[in-house]
Amino acid sequence: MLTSPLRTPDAESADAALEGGSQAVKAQLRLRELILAGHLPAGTRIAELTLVERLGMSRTPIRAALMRLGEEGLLQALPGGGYAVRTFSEREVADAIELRGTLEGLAARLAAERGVRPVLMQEASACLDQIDPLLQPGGLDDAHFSGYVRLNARFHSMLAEMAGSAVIAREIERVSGLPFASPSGFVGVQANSPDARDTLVVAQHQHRQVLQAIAQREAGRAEALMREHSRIAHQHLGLALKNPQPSVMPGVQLIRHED
Amino acid sequence: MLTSPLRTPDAESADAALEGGSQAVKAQLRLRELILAGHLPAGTRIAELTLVERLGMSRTPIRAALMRLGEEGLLQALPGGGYAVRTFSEREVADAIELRGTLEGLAARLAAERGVRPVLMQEASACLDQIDPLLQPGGLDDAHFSGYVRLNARFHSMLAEMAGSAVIAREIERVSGLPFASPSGFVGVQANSPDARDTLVVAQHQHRQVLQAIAQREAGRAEALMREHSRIAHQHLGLALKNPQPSVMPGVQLIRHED
DNA sequence: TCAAGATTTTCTGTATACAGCCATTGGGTT
DNA sequence: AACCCAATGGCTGTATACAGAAAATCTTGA
Repeated sequence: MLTSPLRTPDAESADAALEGGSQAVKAQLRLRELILAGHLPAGTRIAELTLVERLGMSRTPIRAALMRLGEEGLLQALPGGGYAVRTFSEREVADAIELRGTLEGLAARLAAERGVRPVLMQEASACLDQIDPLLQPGGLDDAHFSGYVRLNARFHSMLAEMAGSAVIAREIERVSGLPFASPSGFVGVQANSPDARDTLVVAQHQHRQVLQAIAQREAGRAEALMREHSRIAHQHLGLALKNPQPSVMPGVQLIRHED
Repeated sequence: MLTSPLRTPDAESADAALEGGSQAVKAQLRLRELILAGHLPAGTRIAELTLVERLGMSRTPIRAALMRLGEEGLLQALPGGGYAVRTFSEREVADAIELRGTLEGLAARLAAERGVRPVLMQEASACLDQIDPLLQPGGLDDAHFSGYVRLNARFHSMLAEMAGSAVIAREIERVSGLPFASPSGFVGVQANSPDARDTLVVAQHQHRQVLQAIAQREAGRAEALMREHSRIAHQHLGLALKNPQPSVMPGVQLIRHED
């Protein structure tokens, strides 16, 4: 690899944290960070050469990353060529959540109809068991929260797997890529709310019910439960819009309020 | 643009047919054709240089096309780098159809809940009216069939639009990109079947009922109807697997029978 | 004859040069 | 002063050179 002499010092250090992947993968990860952190202007074209400076690599991997993020939906392909950071109307965000709920509902239904390997069910159940202690009354600090976010993401990921369909798992993964559509995306917005724990308790109850419905092969119920479960994200969305905190919710600034 | 001296004659002429887009777009379209026609070996890595020869352009637009088709799901990214034509198990194909049905059901439900601009409803209705004469008893030749395919695709596309959500329309478009998941993908497989007309009559009835449900704001019914509608594709899938005709169904050879 | 290692070849990932296009700006005209 | 045209700058799309890695082939030993 030819190391460009144009690399900025901070680009060097940031690379170190992301060691391992190819340049293109690094570019994709760092670009996503930049977008979600709001470090790139929304709406206007982002020049590839500015990214060359910022990321310290040539245009080739950067263009690849731009294309990928364009496909992913975080970037918008401009008519004249190039890409711009995409913004979302409140309605679009709500639609993305609805979309995820529907897809997860489909996954739950198929899992129930087809049956799930016992190991997978046990793993999922164990995952939920790990969440329980985090919800003990009184102990809801930051560490518990990030733990919840991690386990929650894991559970949802396993649920996608339970349908036994690469096509569907892939699609759920895709939709969850949009930060606000992610199952854990909005969890942080009510971290300091007095009702924070209660919401998570309800969510955890729904998790358990879904697992039960799948185990008992109650397909319709499993689907309905996952759809209902996604409505918690809708509630969170409402809270996030009233009181936007980019620190706790990456990507909020991508939501348009006008409309 | 620099015209490479390596261009093969047939690449020249084929380009002429696809005049208009950029090289990358041309590459994407022609590559998709090659894949669906089965002109590329499935499973093994496709070397970029062979595509350079075949398509008569440099590696850059070809790599872009490969990435796009990889995101789309027609190609599979290999661990060691590069891409291979992806094959699908029968189950995956069924899942893709189920997925489309679910998404179209979501679109129909949202359309019913939110209401649709009258112009759009009228357009959709007019589209269905255009299908009717094609289904007259006796007159089901090839021209009628391709007309049906076109109008059917148009109707489904308008339905995606009716939800009023770019996010959802985009996703439906995406899933329909897989040839067997497309609303019109399997229509041809029973063209010569004696029941051909009857199936289309049923489909047309469902089209009308969905539109009516949306107009009357019956969201649940609209959703259920679209899901049911997608089951016709499942029937077609069964037929196609019993009697594979690549000529009438592009991409059948991508379906694995083993499993 | 088969297997394991070394060598060569081929391929992908990356960097960079080039050309056309779009936008913006400056000057000229009405 | 306002508007239109032209020139210029920057930017994207494309082609190509290069290096590292993986695969294929050849060679050598048991």
